[in-house]
Amino acid sequence: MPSRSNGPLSRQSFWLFKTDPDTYSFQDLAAKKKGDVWDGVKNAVALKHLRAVAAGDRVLVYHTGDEKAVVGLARVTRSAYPDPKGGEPNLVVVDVEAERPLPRPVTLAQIKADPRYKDFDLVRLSRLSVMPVPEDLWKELLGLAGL
DNA sequence: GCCAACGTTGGC
DNA sequence: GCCAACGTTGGC
Repeated sequence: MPSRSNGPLSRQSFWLFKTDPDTYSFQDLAAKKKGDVWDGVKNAVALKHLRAVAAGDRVLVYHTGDEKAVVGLARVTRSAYPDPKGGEPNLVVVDVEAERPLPRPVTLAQIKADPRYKDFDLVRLSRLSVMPVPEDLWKELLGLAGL
């Protein structure tokens, strides 16, 4: 397994985290001035991704349910660590803080309509809640979002 | 170890 | 409200 330092030379990775806004929204995260713990991830594939999330990485936050849109930008402030709530020992969490809401949320419909995203996990694996975002798609998404 | 039945997530 | 696409469970 490749290791990664948290030094200034380490390169940030890009992720998309899903959340049900009725349970925990981007606005809820933004209200936490010191950031918050991103927990509740239980799916094996999502956990595998989450274990690779490191401090300094950037995160797009996606709202499921009625919204179905990428709504916010966040930054990881603490790399994956064991869920402090205990529970199953394989569970991990990360700490994140909101950076800013997207000037223009990017909807799932928009993303699905663009063939460039056909292999993106958000389109391919609708139930996956933590996924990497390839750098080219990341830049494209930020552009669509008005950033 | 296989797989049928069941549960969950999230889009439609 | 339904269902597709998973994941999990438990009987064998």
